[in-house]
Amino acid sequence: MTDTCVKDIPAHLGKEIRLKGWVRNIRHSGKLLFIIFRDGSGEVQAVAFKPDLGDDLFEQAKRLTLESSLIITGIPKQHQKLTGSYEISITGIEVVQYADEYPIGKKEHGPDFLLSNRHLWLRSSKQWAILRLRHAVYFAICNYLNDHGFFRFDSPILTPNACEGTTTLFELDYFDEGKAYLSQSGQLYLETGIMSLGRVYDFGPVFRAERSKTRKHLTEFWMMDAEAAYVEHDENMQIQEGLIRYVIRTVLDKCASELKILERDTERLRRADAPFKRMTHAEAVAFLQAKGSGITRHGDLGAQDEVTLTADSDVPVFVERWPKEIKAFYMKRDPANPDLVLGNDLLAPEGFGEIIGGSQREDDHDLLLSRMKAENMPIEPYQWFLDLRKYGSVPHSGFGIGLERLITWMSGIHHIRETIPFPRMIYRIYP
RNA sequence: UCCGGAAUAGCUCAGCGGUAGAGCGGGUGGCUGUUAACCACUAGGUCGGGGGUUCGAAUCCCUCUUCCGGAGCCA
Repeated sequence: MTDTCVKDIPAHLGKEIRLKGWVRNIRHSGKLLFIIFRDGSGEVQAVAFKPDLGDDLFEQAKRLTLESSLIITGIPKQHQKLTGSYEISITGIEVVQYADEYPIGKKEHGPDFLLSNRHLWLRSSKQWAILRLRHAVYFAICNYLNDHGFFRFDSPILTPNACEGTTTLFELDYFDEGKAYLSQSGQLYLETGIMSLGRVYDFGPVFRAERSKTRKHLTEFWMMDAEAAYVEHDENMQIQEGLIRYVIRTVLDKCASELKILERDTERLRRADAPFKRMTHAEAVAFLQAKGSGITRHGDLGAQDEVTLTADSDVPVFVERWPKEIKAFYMKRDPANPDLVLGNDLLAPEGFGEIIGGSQREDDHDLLLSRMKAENMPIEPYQWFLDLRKYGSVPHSGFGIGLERLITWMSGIHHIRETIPFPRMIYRIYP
């Protein structure tokens, strides 16, 4: 007898194996009993026939409840009814624990109930698929960056100041040093890293205390920030495009069964792996105004604008060269037009919205200082950041990816809250 | 923060002025191929809290609480 797991069943057909896992569902009809068994690697139907198993074991098995933990031995064979799938003929059952009445039933539940039971909801097949997709997306991003000369550079989560002045921060007391804040982005710290390592990235939780209440927002989410020395605006966008297209290919290649569970239209994903569209902010505004949007020449894109811009596009859309008033202080001015900055957003198709924000950074000390003063920023806390422009300043660029936004798009699910094990939202911190 | 909506059995919902309902889940029994299995029986409720209108309120009105959807902000 061999210990194995569900995903490796095809290698053991006809030979007795042992599997350790849980009951997803159970049905019985007199002398026959069907257990939908799962073990983390996948799920399989296990069948027990009373005369074969014996009365005692069969009665033990009949008492199994949803999510009971158990170890089964049995012989895997072709499924009697479903071609191409397998089932286990049970030869033995060891109940590890009879589960109490499981709160999550077989019928539909509302989001509030499911989120209150998130610790259990994570076991259901759709959530299982999303968690595995998250794993694939996370490591695809890391692999691509590792292969393109980027070094992991972990920026701090406890910070003395905001990286971007306007948004709201989670504040806490920091011993005798006054207030500290949970990081909104490691970007400014990453800029120090490139002066040592050339190309760097971080990947960790960031925090936004905005009272956002939409399906695209979390108060705690995972962001990958990348930064590269001697990379300018155009090359910055090329890196972003290469990375996203690599993630698409990886997901299609490694997560076929997960995407099927999620009922994702994989053809739409496949078509997104092609050269991305590019337009300037001014072009986007003209296009949107022609479509009836109320956006102004110096305005930011609204939620509907993002949908309109990508509605007819198979591929993600870059919007670049933004009015400086609506973008962060550290973005480099456009040499061709001092009213603009060399920033870009990347909008996912199918209405999934912004997944990347990036820019070339202002590398001139005096221009950066004047931008900070114009925005009434305190200078002293950012002296270290200004120092970077005094000691060997170079042109450099970077971008940040919202991991959960990217997963939402890849998986095609409706709400971002399902893309992270324990979503933190304005009205939810349990469990 | 603003604009909508919702709250009835453990869960998902119906009932919208006249005796509180269904499906799932639970319990008991039946069934040798089930696919959110099925069939029979059964237990389960201060209709979110408070106040009002009415002969009579789950139902109409006010208020509070909680949640959902959207906007803005952003990834």
